[in-house]
Amino acid sequence: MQTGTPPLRRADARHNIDRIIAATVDCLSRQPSASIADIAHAAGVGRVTVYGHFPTREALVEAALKRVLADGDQVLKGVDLGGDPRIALQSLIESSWLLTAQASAVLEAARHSLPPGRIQALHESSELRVHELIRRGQAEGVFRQDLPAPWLTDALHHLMKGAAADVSSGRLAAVDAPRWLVATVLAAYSVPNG
Amino acid sequence: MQTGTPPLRRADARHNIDRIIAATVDCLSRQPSASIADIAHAAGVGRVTVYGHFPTREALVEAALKRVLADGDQVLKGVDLGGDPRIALQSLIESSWLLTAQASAVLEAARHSLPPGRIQALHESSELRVHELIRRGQAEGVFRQDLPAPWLTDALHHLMKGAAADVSSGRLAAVDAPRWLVATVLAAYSVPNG
DNA sequence: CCTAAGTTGTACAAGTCTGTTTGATTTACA
DNA sequence: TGTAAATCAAACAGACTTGTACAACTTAGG
Repeated sequence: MQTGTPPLRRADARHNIDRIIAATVDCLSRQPSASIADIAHAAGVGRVTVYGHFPTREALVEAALKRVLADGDQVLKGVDLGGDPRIALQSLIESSWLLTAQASAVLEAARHSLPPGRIQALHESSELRVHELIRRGQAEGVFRQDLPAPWLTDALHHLMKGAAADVSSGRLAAVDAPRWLVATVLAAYSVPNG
Repeated sequence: MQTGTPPLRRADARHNIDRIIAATVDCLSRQPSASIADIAHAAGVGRVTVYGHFPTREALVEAALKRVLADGDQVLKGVDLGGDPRIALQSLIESSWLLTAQASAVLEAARHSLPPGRIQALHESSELRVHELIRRGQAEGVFRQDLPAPWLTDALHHLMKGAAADVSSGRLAAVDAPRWLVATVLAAYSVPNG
């Protein structure tokens, strides 16, 4: 290995790329059909600048998806998923509900402009940790076993996504969301006492 | 009153209007940005015919929204919401989860092309019955009271909508959906045993 | 300070969507 | 059977979006 080629792009370019991706995540999670012009405006750059860094809309969406999934991975990596599955689930929800909801929104936006295989590949690794926690909880008898783990996973996502939507629309205060989510999900996961 | 003016439209026209509205509900609930051409094709009529009955996209979307909400009302009206709130909730979910999810999808599609007030007005009456059932369940101590009724209502909708999405994407079998929904929601609504 | 990298506005081509018009054709229904 | 109603394909105008090209400008960084 050489000592490394000098950075391929200038500092301001890298900075702008960052802002563009962030703006893309932001815009797409609010409106899946946001135009490049909207995104460029939100990023505070010209529309042509966007095309200077991302040859096509597809590439931009994929970059945004990678970013938001990477952020999710980063957060998940910092959460202790050991110990009591209920405590772990609570930590997981509290630390990632908003980001996960955002990721879901971007993922849905990407579904219309990216090949399905490409999406699934990026999304799967992120999903694995949650799925594993749920299965462990089931194995330990802490979470109900009368419903399959994939459904429990999906239900969790639907609720987080819905809560984020409620916050966006003003029907739910952002400070209440994690608490109610945890209470709802933990109850939904508990073994039926019958 | 006179014996009534003759029907304003010919029989085939009324029939086509019906098919167009049905196709609109169907298309919009699968893709919120479906074009008039898509809808016309799905309805088996020419694009111009659609404009012959609905002057603008807005009018068409509103008609579809009214239709799907009216259908929901019709179904809800046939459900016995008395007795044990848990039984009532189960009946409600089993009989309306798919239609409610469809209505939510159309409602989301409408959100981008209809004034927000117009939507809320049509949507509210339908929502009232469910909300009332939940509050009764809380008052009787059957449903948890540590979470506000509006959130419980929203959570129910999020889960039904999510289940419908899962069925659409093939991650969930349609026959399993109502059973798992009921099990999940009833658990989520149950009073914490701590 | 100088140069190349980066940004910008404008303009363009091609595509899609909405909504309208026209004229020919088919069909309900009296 | 006859007529008004309804449908249809084709073509149009206007708006919007994607992606490309270009020339002028600003700025990073050696």
